[in-house]
Amino acid sequence: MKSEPEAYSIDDLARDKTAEWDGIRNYQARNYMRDDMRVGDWVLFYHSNAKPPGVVGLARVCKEAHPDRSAFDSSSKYYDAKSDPEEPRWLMVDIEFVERFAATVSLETLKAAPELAEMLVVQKGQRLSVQPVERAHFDRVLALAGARRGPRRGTAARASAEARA
DNA sequence: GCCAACGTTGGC
DNA sequence: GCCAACGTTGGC
Repeated sequence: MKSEPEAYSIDDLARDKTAEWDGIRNYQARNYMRDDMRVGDWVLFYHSNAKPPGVVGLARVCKEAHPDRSAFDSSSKYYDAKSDPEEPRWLMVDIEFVERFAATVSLETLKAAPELAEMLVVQKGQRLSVQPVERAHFDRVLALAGARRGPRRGTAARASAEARA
């Protein structure tokens, strides 16, 4: 999952412990949250528009997709007049903080890793703020990060689904 | 700040 | 249903 640190950073999540992932206004990203993200799934937290951009930490899904109320709030920058409260168009998941990496695994580093050549986030034109991550890629990023936590080796690959890229 | 890539909108 | 115009994303 991507976020501009100026808007909401991994440090903000560390402070808040959990966060509602509001403001997603892209159907494909919404569908990933709705259809593929389940409680307990691991999440790579990525800082976009950062110096450098890259994966900065780990989180987990702690609440499955539910209506994004900001779409109904006319004072919110995420307001969407077309989202009917009776049939919410936009959803969000909640995530909980797990770990901030000692150092950012930069986009440059991701691009330089042969094993990550197929990872979505390194593909040209890939702008989705919520995107699925293959288990092998996920594990590789954790290794590059020197992460202390993460899905256990050998457990089901349900692991998630989401990395932010 | 630039701009390529991409999604959405709306006229026709 | 096409497609031009426009807005956003996000690396650089």
